[in-house]
Amino acid sequence: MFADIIIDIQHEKLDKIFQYRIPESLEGKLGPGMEVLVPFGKGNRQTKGYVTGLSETCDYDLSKVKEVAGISEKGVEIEAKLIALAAWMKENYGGTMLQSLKTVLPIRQKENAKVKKRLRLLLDKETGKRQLHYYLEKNQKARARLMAALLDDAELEYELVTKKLNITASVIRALEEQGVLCVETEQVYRNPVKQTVKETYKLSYTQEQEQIIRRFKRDYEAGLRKTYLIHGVTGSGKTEVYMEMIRTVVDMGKQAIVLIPEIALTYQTVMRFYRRFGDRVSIMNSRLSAGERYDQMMRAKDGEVDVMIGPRSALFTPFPDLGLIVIDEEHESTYKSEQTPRYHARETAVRRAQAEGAGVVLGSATPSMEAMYRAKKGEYVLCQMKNRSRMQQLADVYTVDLREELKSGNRSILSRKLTELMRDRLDKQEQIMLFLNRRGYSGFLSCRECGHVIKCPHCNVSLAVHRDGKMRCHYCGYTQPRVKKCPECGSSHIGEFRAGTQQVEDIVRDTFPSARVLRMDMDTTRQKDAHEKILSAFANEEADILVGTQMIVKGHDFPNVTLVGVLAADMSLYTDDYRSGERTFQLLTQAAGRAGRGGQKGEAVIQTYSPEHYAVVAAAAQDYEAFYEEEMRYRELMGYPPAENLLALFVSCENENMLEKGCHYLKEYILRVKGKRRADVIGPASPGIDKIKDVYRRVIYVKSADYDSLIVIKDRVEQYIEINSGFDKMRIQFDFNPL
DNA sequence: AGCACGCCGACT
DNA sequence: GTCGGCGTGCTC
Repeated sequence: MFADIIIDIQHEKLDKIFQYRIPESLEGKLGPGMEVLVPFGKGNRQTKGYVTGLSETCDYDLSKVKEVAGISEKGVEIEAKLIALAAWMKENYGGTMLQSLKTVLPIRQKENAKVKKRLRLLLDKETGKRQLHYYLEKNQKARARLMAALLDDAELEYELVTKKLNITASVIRALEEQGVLCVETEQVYRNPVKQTVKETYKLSYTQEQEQIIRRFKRDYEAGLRKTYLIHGVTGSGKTEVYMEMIRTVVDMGKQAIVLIPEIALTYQTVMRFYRRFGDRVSIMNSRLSAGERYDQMMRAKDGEVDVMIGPRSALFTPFPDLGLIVIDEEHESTYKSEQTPRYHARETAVRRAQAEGAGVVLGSATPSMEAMYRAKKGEYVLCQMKNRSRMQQLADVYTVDLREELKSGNRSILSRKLTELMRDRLDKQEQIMLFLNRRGYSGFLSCRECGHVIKCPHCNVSLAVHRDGKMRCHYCGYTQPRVKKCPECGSSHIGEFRAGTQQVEDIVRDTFPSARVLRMDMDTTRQKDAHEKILSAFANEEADILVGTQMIVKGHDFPNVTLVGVLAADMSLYTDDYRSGERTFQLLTQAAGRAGRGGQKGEAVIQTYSPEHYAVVAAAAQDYEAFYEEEMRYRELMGYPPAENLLALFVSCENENMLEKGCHYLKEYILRVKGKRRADVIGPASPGIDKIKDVYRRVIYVKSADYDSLIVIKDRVEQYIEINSGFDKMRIQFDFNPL
């Protein structure tokens, strides 16, 4: 028997699997995830490693294979669990074991090398100079170079020395032995959490909050571990519920992970957790350096922390006795990884929780179709919170038909209704947010008179306009020439929908010259902290109107905002993927939720060319149920997730010809593997951008109701690719239920 | 990362 | 010729 082992040394070149023979004494005792000691390198130094798998055969030159020395005793538990999770991720999302391990284990991420290493000169200036002369005399160039640098600055960063000064490790080692310098590893164990006094919090919950908390406690104390989906309208107080649940778990000596989309990680949220859990809370965010993040992970492992708050990657916090995973704003797309393995944090959290005996809580005002589907099937426990907690009322929502506006001669981006309400708010000195929805925008064609959108006849997603004047479907590859007239009403007022925040700002300034306007989009937030500055300026009521893209509808509360205008709801409605309806509903609901968070009742205006579209109708009525039913019918009809499952194969290659051929073979092979299984193979088609930096890209979709069939297909294709050298020049990535 | 190998200039 | 510095390449 042989064991696949990764060596616990932090270096890129060692980021691969080594095989070792298992001695008889260890036969049957080794398993994936175990920490072992192995002889490594020329000197056979004892090195730590992790077992990633076992195999009967060995691909490597048998005479060079060494034996596993023994099992390392300490710290096995947590890593074993995480490695098992990595194995599951590899199986479910594709990619190599190594890629999975790297996402799961905090240890050997490449940036980890940046854990600051420094060189310090041990000699005084005088002896140093003499030493430098000695090196120059002996023509020891590398040593002289390093010595000169050290005389300039007695402390140098290791990276700088090796990269910029071109000095190798052997030179540094030689000088270290001579007692000229020493290598220091800075183990800053900084705790970014400042000690805060625990505030006495008042325990007054609404009936709905109370009910959910009680249900959870009852289950948990009875040893039941379930997944709960909290569907709570904006402002219903989900965070308080999470905190109470976490309290329950922490009081039992367990730990909790809270996942939050990066943008929502505001100062206010963080402070609430600090106040409740004091310095037993740790926060991870993108500002933390790799080294600091690693420290956080180690603190968690050593039991110094009970609650870890952070983005997707915080899911892999090595807690010794995990009790609960909370995923806030569960529908957010940031929970899906963009790199292989393209895992989804929700599914992976459920899996980890199941393996470690923990519970899961998902929360959202607009749950994803996937989560609600599972909840309806009884896999998740559904909890509803229909009322806002502080006696606030939901906003009134009006829909404005932009086709009507055009007919009555109003060509402005601001409808008459919206203008009228804006004037009213400006008079009352209340604030307004204008939201231009252009997320996922990719040049669809629509009719200004009847609102008709040109769609693919086979896939029911909008066709994308390409520069070559043709229109394409990014799912099946269907192509047709660009239309000049609306096929529905014959109008020639048909074109790409284009409008920027800049134009909106200009128009608003024109219409309301006395109003103070702030704009927030990619242009104005390019500078560091610009984002925060604009939002806090608006919160301090330094402006009356905030114009922006979707970034303004997330997170922050502005109590004085009583009017929200969505300028063109359609922009996300007709992007070229099957989730556009869901995304639009979520954005519109969130936007409407921004109005009236203070004392006064709010209003929202949704401007659209498709007022009859169910996503718009349901959002205006703030009726999630209605939307879900309708959307689910569409997904079932078309076989899109979550009704069925979708496996995407992204194939890229520098040679377009070779790519076409490769895709053809892949499709043929998939059809053969599929056999009698019920699955559809679609494509190959061009994804949104079909060529990046001269690398051509294609995508093949496999659709099936049965997830396991897709996994079988993925496994077989992975083998097929490995065996056939023809695919060597191609990059093939798998993505299950892509976003 | 750490170790050995081998090239190449310097010195006996 | 030999010695030793220094870059290179490999590690199951």
